[in-house]
Amino acid sequence: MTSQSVTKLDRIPRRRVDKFAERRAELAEAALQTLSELGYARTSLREIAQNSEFSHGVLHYYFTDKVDLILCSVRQYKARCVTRYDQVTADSQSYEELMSGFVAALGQTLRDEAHMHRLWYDIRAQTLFEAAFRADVAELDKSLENMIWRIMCRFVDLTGEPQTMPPPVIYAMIDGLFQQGLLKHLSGDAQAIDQMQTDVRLVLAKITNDPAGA
Amino acid sequence: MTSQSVTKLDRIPRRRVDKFAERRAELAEAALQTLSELGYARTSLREIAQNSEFSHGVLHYYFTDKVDLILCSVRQYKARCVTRYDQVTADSQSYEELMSGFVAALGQTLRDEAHMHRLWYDIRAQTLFEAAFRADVAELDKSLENMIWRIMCRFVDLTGEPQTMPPPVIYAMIDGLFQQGLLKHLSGDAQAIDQMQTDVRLVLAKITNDPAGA
DNA sequence: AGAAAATTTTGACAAGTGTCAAGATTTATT
DNA sequence: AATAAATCTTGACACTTGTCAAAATTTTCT
Repeated sequence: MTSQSVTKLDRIPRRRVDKFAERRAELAEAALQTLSELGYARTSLREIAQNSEFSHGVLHYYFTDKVDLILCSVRQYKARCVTRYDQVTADSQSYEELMSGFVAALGQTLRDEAHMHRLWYDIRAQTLFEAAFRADVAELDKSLENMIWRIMCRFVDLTGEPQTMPPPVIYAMIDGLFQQGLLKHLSGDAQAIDQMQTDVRLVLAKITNDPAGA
Repeated sequence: MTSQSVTKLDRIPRRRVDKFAERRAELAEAALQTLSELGYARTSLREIAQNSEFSHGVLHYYFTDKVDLILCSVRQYKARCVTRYDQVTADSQSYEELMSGFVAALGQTLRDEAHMHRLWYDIRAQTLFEAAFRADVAELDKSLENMIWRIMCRFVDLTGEPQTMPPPVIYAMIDGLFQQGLLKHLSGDAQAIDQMQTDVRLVLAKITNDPAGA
């Protein structure tokens, strides 16, 4: 936002911008918290403000409107999400290690971040109606697809077997399995996580031409 | 509501019940129309009433509350959905015929019923927050799973190859692909339908050990 | 320290929400 | 045709919503 020239007066406005951006992030965080708890349909600006340390009016000082705030939240959510499995990808030195690591991480996500992920599916469903969210949601979806693809590429590295399916297909399948798992998990199904892990393992084995499987 | 005894006066109350149920169905239809147009978050009872030929007050004569109305709508939607591909299953006499028929039907659904299906995904996302919808949504999801499973069984009939994956996994994958296709389609991607059809074909070929593929 | 700017709170607004009850209207029954 | 029952409309209620502007407060700069 601020220009890179003007050395003399630059430091002051930059502090301003930083602080402004920081508060925006802080409020976006409160919005994420609220949205993940109540869902899009029941989340109001006043409720978001109550999950922050400010009053409701401040939201219009930092955001032009509700859509602006939610988009900011989604982008913030994204930043945390899209590198979630990269450590596993980097660390694994064998097919089984990668498979176990990924499936374990998926299960941990389902267990620990169920509320955040239900928000993601909610927002994505809103996108089917509200065009304002489309660009950001599409970008996030693409980033998640890339994240899954990086894992598949690592499988290729480790097995020597070529890819059998394009990135969007693999992502859609994994995502579908995760979504079903999330629904069952939140509905109180104690086996939902285990089941999801077994399912993903089965599908990936099929896709990667698992040396051990069949 | 009405007792099953009392043969003499039974016919009259039964007419009542029928008429009552008919109007419920009529209003549920208006609700479906509204929900598929606006989404859950922006659908109000007054808006639903305006999509019917009645005033808003009548909704509380036929439904105890908003949740009751929406559940009734979802059940009505289900009845139409769960047999959608059975004709293809019954008619097809070869692997390729079944594959083409199913994929064509999927594409037609995406083209013609995009609005109804976005409502389905919206409601399912609400279920992640609102426990009241869970039982009905789970039942509908199960019915859709069964519908896909019937197709897979027909593949087994035609190829002699055994099933390679359990019903929930196959359903989750197809559903994931359909969902991505719907999002792209509604975002204006003209190739979304073709792409989705290609993708489903690829996955099914892999799953069914397609004699022609590989 | 005092002036200026940035930030936050408060309170209000118009519009919309689900719900309900009283009354008007239609339909059925005797 | 008159009475009773069912159905529908109207209008209201208490409450919530996003938005905004004026005032109070805090921070920053000279």
